[in-house]
Amino acid sequence: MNLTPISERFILHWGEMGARWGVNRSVAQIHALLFLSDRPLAADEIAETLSVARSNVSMSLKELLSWRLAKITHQMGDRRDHFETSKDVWELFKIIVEGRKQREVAPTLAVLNEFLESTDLDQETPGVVARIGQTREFIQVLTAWITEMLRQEPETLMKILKMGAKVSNLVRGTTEEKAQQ
Amino acid sequence: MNLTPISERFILHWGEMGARWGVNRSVAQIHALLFLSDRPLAADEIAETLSVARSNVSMSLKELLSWRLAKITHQMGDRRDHFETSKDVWELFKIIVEGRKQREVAPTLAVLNEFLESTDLDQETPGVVARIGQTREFIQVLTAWITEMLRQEPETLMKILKMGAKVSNLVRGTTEEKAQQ
DNA sequence: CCGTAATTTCAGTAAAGAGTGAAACATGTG
DNA sequence: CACATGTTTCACTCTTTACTGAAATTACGG
Repeated sequence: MNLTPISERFILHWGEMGARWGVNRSVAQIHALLFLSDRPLAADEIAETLSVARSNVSMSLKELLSWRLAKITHQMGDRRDHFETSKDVWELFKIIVEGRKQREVAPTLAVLNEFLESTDLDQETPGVVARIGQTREFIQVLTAWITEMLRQEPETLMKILKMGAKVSNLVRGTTEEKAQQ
Repeated sequence: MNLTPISERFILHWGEMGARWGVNRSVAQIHALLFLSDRPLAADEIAETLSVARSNVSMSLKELLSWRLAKITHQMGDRRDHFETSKDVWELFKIIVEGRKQREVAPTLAVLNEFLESTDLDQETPGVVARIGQTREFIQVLTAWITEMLRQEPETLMKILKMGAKVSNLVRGTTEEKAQQ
């Protein structure tokens, strides 16, 4: 299966962006391909379209499945698995953020908690202890907020984002009296 | 200069996290060290403390300076540059998000705009065009929201995050009448 | 339950990225 | 302005990560 020019560039760019955010390039490209595709694709088709090894596709799809970014479907009269992804960018975003929260933020929080309870803490200066505490506080607040946001439907989430300006004016108004330049 | 146990583990963990988010490990470690340090550090001290090459420290500091995550200060009677970073996690977070917005999100938006204006677009199926458009819309809304959030003081930002739950209830209330389980 | 098609695993290879250290370059001091 | 101190550059090496392809495994149909 051949890619049209824009599709190809979209997929390449997506792979590049993935790489910058710590996602394997092949994984990101395959996901982009599934996102653009009008129908579910078999692993073979993916390998051929992106010119990567069949085994690479297999591993990458496994990764996407583990993130719940891809799911398996079947076609009448075809024994092969076919793969598809959500066509809703907002939903995809939610899944990715949720995944990184669980896999990266949560462990960091655990480590910080451990530090702050450690007996070794008395070897640190008060400033260091304060900054580690401040870091934990930051991650806790951010995590709680993300958790709340992720519970929303994509549509609601979009409204919240669009309301951003109003909300921050409101908050500023209630906490500072002077007009900000 | 020797690291105390917790400081060392904090720095190692931070380097690890940086690596997962597309930041060079040395850069992240140096930043963590500056964050924890009670005083500005000279490049030599950093190299010795983290056991990395002096040249590596030089390059990494340059990177941190370009991100505005470090700045140069001077000590009376010492010709060497000393480096420090903000001790405010919220401010650091803002700087990082702003940087990635400019360096990664903005170019992506430019590419998507280019795609949607390209004459090659007629070779794509309607579904593909729709999804590229939806992607652009998503990035635009998210970017606008981030821009708005970044204009806030850390303190205000924190209040907004803590209000997260209320805000989403409010929005949900105004858009859907039925109570959500 | 045998044979075939599809998939996955994994050891090895290739590519990318990070880190080093010698040498060049600055900067400032006596 | 020469020397010393401090900094940066860059070609090379080392490490890590990604990718491949052959072989093993699994799943299915007759």
